[in-house]
Amino acid sequence: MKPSPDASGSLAAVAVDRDVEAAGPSRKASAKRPSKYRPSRIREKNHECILAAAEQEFALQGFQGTTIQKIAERAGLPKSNVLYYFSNKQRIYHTLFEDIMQRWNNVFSEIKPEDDPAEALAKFIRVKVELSRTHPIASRLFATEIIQGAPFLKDHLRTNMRDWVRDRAQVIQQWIDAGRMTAVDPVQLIFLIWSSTQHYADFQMQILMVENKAEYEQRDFDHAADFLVGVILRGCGLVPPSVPRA
Amino acid sequence: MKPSPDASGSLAAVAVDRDVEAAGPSRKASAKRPSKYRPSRIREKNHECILAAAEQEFALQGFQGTTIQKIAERAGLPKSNVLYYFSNKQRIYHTLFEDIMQRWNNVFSEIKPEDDPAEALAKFIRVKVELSRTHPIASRLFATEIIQGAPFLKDHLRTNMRDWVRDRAQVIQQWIDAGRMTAVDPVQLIFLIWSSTQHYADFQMQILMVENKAEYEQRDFDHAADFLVGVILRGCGLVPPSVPRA
DNA sequence: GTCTATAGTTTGATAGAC
DNA sequence: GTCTATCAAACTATAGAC
Repeated sequence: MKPSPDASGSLAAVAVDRDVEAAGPSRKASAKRPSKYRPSRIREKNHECILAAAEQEFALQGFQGTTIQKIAERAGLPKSNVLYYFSNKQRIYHTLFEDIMQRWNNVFSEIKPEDDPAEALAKFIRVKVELSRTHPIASRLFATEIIQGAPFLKDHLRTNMRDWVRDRAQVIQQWIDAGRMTAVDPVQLIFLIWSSTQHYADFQMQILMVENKAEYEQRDFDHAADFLVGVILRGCGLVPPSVPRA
Repeated sequence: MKPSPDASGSLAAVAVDRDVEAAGPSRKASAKRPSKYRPSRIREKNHECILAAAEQEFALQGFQGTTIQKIAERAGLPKSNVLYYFSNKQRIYHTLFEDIMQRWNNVFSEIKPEDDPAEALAKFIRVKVELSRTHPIASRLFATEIIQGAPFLKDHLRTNMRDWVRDRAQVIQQWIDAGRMTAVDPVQLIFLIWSSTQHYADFQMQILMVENKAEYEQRDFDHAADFLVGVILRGCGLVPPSVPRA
């Protein structure tokens, strides 16, 4: 869990240079070889391609259903190269979730008892909807993992995520105790926000088919976020901030 | 889509006698052979076992990730027997969804413009939560299919389910037009109820880990349903029916 | 660093003995 | 109706040529 120096917002780019411990110590030799372009560039690029391809395949077929062959084809590489960068299938899967959970943690800022409940919850909902829009595949990958019983993420759920929920729930409870919002179960409220926002990524196909659309656009996500902020904040006894409605 | 005479509430029992067209016309001969116990009994029982086992496996691993071998092991039958009852893997998968969609249709009654909005929505939420409690595996199987892009259910989504949503949304819109509830997007409201209720089946593992519980019990589902009814009805400007709260 | 060849399993599905 | 034997194909992973 070393902090990696990623300033990129790209999906796969975050995960570069995670599997280099097997490559040996010769890393600073790049300046000594002018004829070759830096090999780490190729390495990074292939890393990216493989992880992006793997994310799609794993999200579509699950862990067991995904073959290294398919990942290689989608990445445009020979199958052997995939196994050169990642020693086996599990390692690819693990690397993906390290990145996803790290990004997840980075996105969600703290909430404090002195914050305005309406503002804080609205921001939480909007950030989650935005995450569904920008990283739908990661969301589906996470969902598949949980549906299948979280064989790889169980530990993370019962440690990091439990603490995360407990902290937020405590703040919400303080808002309730201070009479600043309706008394609702804070943990259930977090579940409600999770489920309703993730739905736009995980069940996108159902939404598209039912709404008879080819793809979900920015304005559709904005509309969904406005709806959710309105209903949930009203459901918590919080006056929603002025929401433009057609 | 022939209506089958099932009065059973069991998961797999609904699907019995779906694959018999390959068995030949000799069905009423049971009375003529007193020495043998009726063969259709064995057939039914094995059908049930295979479908129940397949539901678990497909929900856990997806279509590609599931092997006939695993289904057979869980059903306690040799692999060849599974392929005797169902000619191939796709046929098992299709049969499961025929049953699931049929049960889904049977459970959800119509809503009418003259109904009370609060009562109707509360009932809808509670029925869906109850479905998550009684049929979690079917819910996860459905979720997996949608997440993977609904390769088998796409047609159903864009016909039956689209009509279903359109009808309900129209009624909700009439409630809004009559000033009986807050103006919210009816289709989004249906999505919200779907996602928030299914969450208790699909993401059960996450909920259990976060709440530090071994299993979700009846009272937990009741609590979740109470919470959802409270927040969503309040979010729609409907006074919730008196909900007992600890 | 890249890629071919292949070992060693496991898969979906079939044929046929009982 | 049940089950053993088996096939061709596809899979993960490794060894080693270039």
